[in-house]
Amino acid sequence: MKDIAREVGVSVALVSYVLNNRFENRINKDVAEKIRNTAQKLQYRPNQIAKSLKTNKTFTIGLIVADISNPFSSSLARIIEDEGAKYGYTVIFGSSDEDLAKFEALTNAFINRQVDGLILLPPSGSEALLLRLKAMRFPFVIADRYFPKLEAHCVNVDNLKAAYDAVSLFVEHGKKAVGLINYKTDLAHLNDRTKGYTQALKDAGVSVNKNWIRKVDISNDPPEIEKAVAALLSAPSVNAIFLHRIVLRCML
Amino acid sequence: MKDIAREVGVSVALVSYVLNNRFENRINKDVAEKIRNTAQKLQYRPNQIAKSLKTNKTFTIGLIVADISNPFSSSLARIIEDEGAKYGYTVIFGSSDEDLAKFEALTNAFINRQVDGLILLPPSGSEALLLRLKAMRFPFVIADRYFPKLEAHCVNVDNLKAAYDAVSLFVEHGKKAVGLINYKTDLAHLNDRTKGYTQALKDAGVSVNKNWIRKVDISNDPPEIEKAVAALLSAPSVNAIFLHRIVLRCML
DNA sequence: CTGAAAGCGCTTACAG
DNA sequence: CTGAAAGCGCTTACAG
Repeated sequence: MKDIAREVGVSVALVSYVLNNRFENRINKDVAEKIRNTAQKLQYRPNQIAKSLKTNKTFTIGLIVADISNPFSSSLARIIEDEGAKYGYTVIFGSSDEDLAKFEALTNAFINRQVDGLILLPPSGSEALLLRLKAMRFPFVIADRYFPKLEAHCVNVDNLKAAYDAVSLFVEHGKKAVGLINYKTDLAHLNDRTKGYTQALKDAGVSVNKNWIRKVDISNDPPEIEKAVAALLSAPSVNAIFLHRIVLRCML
Repeated sequence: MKDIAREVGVSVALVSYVLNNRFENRINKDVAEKIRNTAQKLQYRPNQIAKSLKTNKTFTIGLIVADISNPFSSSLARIIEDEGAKYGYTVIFGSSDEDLAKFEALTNAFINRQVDGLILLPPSGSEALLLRLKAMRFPFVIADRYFPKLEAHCVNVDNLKAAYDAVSLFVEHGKKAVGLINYKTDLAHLNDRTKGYTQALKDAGVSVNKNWIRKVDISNDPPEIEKAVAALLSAPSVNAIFLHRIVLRCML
């Protein structure tokens, strides 16, 4: 900008104004034209870093997913990225791998990079951290999950209702002995599925056999689920399984 | 930093020094300790933007792949990201979708964001742009592809040799009438495959029937390839097909 | 219609 | 051992 100003013989301020299309009505057309031309000639590229330092905006948003190798995460990331791009935002990613420490480290790294906001899929145990974020008024929204005691912006699916509907569908089709495979977790959105399942059966007048419910270790996902499926299939009374894991479609 | 300096009663410079662990040997241990403590207390977070403006380093690298929805791109991106993270770098992505204009726009956007360097999978026709990058001494490395007339850092696989070896394997197993499906393109790395294919058959004393070679439109990939496969399969003489497209494994 | 100047939050020669 | 000061490349009240 200094070079342009010198070449055209105006102030840096004026260069800034015309290159940002500000006060267009009260700037001399010819001067503006000349500034634009020399900017072109000198191959001027605005330094976004300097701009950010001044304006306090980086047009960057940080996204922390739970496990990037999960197709759910990657397609989510892709969509958020595309949507952000529409508004001129870059989104930078991180994967917490459901690990609290990693989640915290990523959050801090993103904040230090001055992201304008955070989209978070927080692992269990991260309430305190989120509370701190809230206290410092750092903009964030939670996706996919939620914490019942934490008031925050979030976008979720109604897991309880979804599970309720799925299980009810089984019942309508005469499958009343429905097995459930869920994760051993304290993430509310996952436990909501168990609630929906239980409620649906209850409403259908089916008394749930507790052997029908299998909770598997989330960190050892495919093999554990495979075992659980086998166990349920060999349980004589079960005639349907409610299992919510996209990746496993192929397995069944 | 100003707040810390005021609180401890030292200069901002000193705060900067101790927080960056510089001149450790000649700074008063007690003062350093006190600075670190108040930094902690005040929940100091370094502003990376300001740091970058001064140091001219963002520890960010830009990666432009050809088509992010292609598993090749996404796994590449994942690996580069992980590798970058080891060295404290964030990598930000973009997908050119093999489009020159989009490629140029992304390149500019990344440069304006002051990435420290670029990793590029350039679309055909991008030589001029790359030349400009080179002329302005902007650091970049080309991956996966190359332009014969452009000298630049790049990491590639030897497509010619790979195709040669693959086709030779067919020949060794008695399949001498090998069909080839390749893209209609002027990307050298892809045409190298045709060269390797041709050379392998030539070296085996097989005279290539030109009906064996099918070139399909890259932008209409799956259906076109499907057609080409069908065409080759119905050609009576062909007894093997060299087809280089990971995604299609399932199709055959 | 245009410019001088302060300032964003840091780093870094330089001086003492 | 420590600090005053300049400067990175911008933006933006403010004055004229």
